[in-house]
Amino acid sequence: MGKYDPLAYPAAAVTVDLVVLTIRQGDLAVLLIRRGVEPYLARLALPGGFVRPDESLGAAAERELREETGLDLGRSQHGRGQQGARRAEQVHLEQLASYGDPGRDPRLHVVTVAYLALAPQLPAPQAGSDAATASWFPAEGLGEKLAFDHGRILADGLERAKAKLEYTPLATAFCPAEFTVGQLRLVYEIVWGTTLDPRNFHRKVTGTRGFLAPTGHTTEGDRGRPAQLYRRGDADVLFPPMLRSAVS
Amino acid sequence: MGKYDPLAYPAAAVTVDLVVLTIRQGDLAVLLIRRGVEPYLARLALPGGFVRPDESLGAAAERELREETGLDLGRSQHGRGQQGARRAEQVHLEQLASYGDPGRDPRLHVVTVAYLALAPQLPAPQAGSDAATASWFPAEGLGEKLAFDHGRILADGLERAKAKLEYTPLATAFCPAEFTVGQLRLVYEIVWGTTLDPRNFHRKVTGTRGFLAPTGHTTEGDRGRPAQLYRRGDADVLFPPMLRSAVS
DNA sequence: CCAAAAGTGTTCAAAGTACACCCATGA
DNA sequence: TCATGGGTGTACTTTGAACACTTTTGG
Repeated sequence: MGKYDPLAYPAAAVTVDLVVLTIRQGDLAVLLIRRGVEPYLARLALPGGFVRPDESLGAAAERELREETGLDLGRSQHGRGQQGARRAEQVHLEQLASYGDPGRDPRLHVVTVAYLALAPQLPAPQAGSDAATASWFPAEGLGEKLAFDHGRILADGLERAKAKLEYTPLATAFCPAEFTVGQLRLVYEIVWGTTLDPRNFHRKVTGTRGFLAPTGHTTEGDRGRPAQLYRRGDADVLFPPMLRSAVS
Repeated sequence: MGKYDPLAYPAAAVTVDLVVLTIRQGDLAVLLIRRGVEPYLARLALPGGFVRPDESLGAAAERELREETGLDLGRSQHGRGQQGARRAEQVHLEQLASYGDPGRDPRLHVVTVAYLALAPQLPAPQAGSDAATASWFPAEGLGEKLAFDHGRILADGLERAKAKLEYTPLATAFCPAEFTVGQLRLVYEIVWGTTLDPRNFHRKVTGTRGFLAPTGHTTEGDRGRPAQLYRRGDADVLFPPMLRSAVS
């Protein structure tokens, strides 16, 4: 940082791309758009867009998330009222990684900062703005169908999500504000693609300090015995962690 | 990615910054440079530099690492011979995170992709190129002495390193190619700032599949009983993981 | 009644913890 | 000889895994 004049140095374009995951119909789903312009016309891609000047990376990711899904994290006010934007405090958004291979965009050198978002089940994406062509697809097995290097980014996002279920209470981000132990177990089973013993799972999550906070409410009207409803607790890491069984 | 003309869109400058950690004199140390230009003239900062056009992020990080430390990962050939560059296959380099708050550089919008490097004990940084002013500092307790947002980046790097010692064989990156169980234990103790029971540590690391590969060699000339020498094994994750005891 | 999901108890195996003890070298 | 670090054995505790069993609802 002394050899080059920064103001003269060839700059790159910076974008954010979102890996938005949710659970729909018993399956892990990712939000994709059908591209309407070259390159990769008509191919599926992760939603995303350019980072504006005077906008932080996180703010850009929040803005794209709002534009694509109507979800508002409720943290930052950008001056404008949030007409029609649903609040969803429990949506989780974190930075995933950055990708900047030359040639990943044939037009110019684009460095993209990928973000991972986990959300409870959402209605079909709202029409309007960029989201008109966005919809949900099964997250696994998309192979190389995605534009740019988005297949790689999606794979990294899935891996991150699977890993963080082990040692953080992140699975709750896929659940509504109040949820049962059974719903939570389903999240683990779907994301990990395994089955878990309901009895041991129950004991484990209710016994891990800070994972769950009882609400005192119970479900009613389902079949089977009514279940306790919980909210997410205040822990950021789980100890001891949940385990994807040693022998996979 | 349809609302803006990418070729016209205001671009940002992209840099890589390195958090290079090693162990020196029983302490965790980070490589810092004394800035010779404004802004933050004469302040300490992480080494780094601009990503060149047609260069991937990882390649830029490797290049900066080579320029600052003389270490060559030996993976990528950039056409030029590596005159004088020491090979160090066991140096570890991974992407850490990206930082792009507006105003983090007062000159223009700079997005930096931080990388984390772990290296065995190195001689004092070699003179030449950018590294003339680079030297090692104790990694903890630098507080807000660093330029830009580098204090935050360093903190994130330390946290990543501490966490990855738990579930990966990364501690071996701080050791020479062949090392003893005692040396490895010292790495854990220094990075975590704890003490570990030598007997149980020995049993644990030698019993974890893929962590260590025996060489058949032993140390000699030290005081105490000669120790077996090991190389890093072939596992990428440790199961079961090493534990920073539940009660810190 | 039965089916289904919630939740508890019990038993066994695996892993972590504490620490006594022996081994092989240098001084 | 002692000091020093390497390495093993063993007893105890904690955690996980398997699964029998009870509870509470809907049909």
